[in-house]
Amino acid sequence: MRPVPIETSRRWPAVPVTMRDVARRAGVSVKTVSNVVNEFPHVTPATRARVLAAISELGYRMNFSARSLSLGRTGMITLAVPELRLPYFAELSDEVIAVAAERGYTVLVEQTGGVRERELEVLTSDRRRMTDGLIFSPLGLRPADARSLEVDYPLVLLGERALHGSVHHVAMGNVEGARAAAEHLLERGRRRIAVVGSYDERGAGAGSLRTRGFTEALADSGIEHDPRRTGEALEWTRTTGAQAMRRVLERGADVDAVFGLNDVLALGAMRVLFERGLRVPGDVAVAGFDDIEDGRFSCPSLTTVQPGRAQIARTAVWLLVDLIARGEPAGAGGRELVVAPELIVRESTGGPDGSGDAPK
Amino acid sequence: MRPVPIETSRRWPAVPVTMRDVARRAGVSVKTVSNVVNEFPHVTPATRARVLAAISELGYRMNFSARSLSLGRTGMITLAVPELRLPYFAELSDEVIAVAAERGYTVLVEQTGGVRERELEVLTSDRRRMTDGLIFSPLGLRPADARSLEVDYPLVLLGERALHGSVHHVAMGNVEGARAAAEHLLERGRRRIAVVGSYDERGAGAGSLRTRGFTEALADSGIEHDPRRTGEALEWTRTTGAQAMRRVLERGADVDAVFGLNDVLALGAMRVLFERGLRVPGDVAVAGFDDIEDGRFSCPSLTTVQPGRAQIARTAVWLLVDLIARGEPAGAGGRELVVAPELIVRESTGGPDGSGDAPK
DNA sequence: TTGTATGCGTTATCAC
DNA sequence: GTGATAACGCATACAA
Repeated sequence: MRPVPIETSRRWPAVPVTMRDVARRAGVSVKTVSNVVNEFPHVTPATRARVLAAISELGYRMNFSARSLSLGRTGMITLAVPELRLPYFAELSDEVIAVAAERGYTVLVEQTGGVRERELEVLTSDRRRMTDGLIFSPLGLRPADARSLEVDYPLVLLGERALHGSVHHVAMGNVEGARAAAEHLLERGRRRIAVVGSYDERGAGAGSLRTRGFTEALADSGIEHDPRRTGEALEWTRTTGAQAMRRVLERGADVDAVFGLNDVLALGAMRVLFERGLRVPGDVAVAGFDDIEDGRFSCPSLTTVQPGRAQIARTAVWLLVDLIARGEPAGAGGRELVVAPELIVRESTGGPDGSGDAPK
Repeated sequence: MRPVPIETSRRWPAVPVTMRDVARRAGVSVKTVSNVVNEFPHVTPATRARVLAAISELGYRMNFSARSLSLGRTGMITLAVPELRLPYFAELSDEVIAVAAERGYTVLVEQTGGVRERELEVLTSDRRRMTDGLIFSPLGLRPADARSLEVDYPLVLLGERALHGSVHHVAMGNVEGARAAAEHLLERGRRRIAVVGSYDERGAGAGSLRTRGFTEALADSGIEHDPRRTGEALEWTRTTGAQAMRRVLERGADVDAVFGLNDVLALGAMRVLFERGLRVPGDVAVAGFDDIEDGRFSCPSLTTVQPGRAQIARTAVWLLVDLIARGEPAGAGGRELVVAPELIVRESTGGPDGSGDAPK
């Protein structure tokens, strides 16, 4: 038997109050307590009241581990993203957590750093088993890793399109979005467009798709992208964006516009243009991708592609919750849900009206 | 007995493989399997190998609910923050999750929106019971709520100083940091300093402390803060910062500097100055608080106070893990650990050398 | 070093 | 409507 607790001590854990204790106190059975707690329909108001009284008197709290063990579900899902400090993933996580809460789920966040090995580990780790399912935004995974995604638990992939095998995923319009941004720059009369950001050729990520959309748009206008105008940045941050922009300029490349493969890259690049005294959009127009909050308040504000982040988050959560409810694993023939992107024109490309540097 | 699994079906859940199955397969007892899995020292290499073989053959994965129930610990902690989309909390969460991972813990993230009711709910909700402890960054709580913090589970409070009762917490130097920022602006010769951001008078948050530090610094220089130069913004975002700045300017207040109670407020204010054609720092110097990533790349870059975020995160996690290990609840006499802030001078106040608008 | 028996707190299956 | 009782899968005394 457990040693008798010393009442005067404030040590923790306080003697746990179980359903049995509540049942004893209320003079009912454990099952009845369970019925009350779980709001089962057929309980007499009288007994119900007695049980509730006992619960509050004893300060009873449900033990989730026991409940999970019995139910076979935890009420938690895992969200795996590269890094929370990247605004896009912070905002995405915000929405995933909010929507999950609406659906009664709590979210456990894992950071992979976008590193392939750690992404593979997330898929198979014991920690993953603590939750009912996984929403996964991969970055380092390659098409060759597709088989690793055929796991035996509910899984929804985020943001990528190329990795799809039989895995459910919510994709964004990377190609279309990038194409729209490029076409917009072309319409503004820009012809010497730099690209900031690069990607692992073996990868299957947003990088290759956005680059393709960009390149195709140029090709449609009979323009060939000059590789000297590509600023390499495998990691997509403000810092690497700035470095990439510097390299392009120091290479002596002639540039009248910049397309950042995402917003932080674009903002990093814009910072360098600012340092060099180049006016945006007067001398160089800038566009990004993601529509993060910063871009709405930067000076000048940043033209970008809104990938439908809120929609992606909501869809992913609903899909996953549905898979969990239906007891369906990944690898059982995955749906692809594509969210349409939207170009948002702001000052960094001349504003909606195409005027010059704004505001004066 | 459990029905024989149909090998051809891919439905989930696949028949769960338990320790018993592994034990049977390896020809050992459950206890031995447990020993191997938990890396107990005294296991014969031979049996160990047999067990590991059985595990991989059967694809055995530990059931965490069962383990948690038996152990009385889950290996998870909860992190409750206002909103992940606010860069400060995104970066903080990033670090908390990373440090927790180092210590073998997984982090469950809750968003309170900074709303008092939801903050109180986080403290007592059933969901909280899913984890071993809580790292809590309150925003809406008031001194009157102090008793709600005396919970019977490990709790570490973040960032606030005023709410301390007997609760462990990791505080930042709000007063000192704000004072340093104000003194810096005064040294730069600014005298008509606006404050952007406000706070609930009944609250006990960073707002009142930072405002106090600011006001004290001015008083020390014989300057009284003109309330017409205060831009109210209860919610601290770029949007509200911009609105507050607009109100101050439209009020006709004469301003040569702005202190944002945090960085996003300052950036929102800076955006408005940009729109009005006011030069920063030429016409108006701007300083913030938090040292978020954006401020390092804004144009101009933002002078700010680095509150020691990484240190705060690390300290909080270590403290909480320690409390969990020692089985110590909140309310048992809390330590206060204060992290020292550091002023970081950038272009928005003239740069380290005090020069004018930079770069040209 | 390894096996056996029991408990962890909840839910589910039945009788009553 | 309500009550006894058997899972749920793992850890841990204690025995061997």
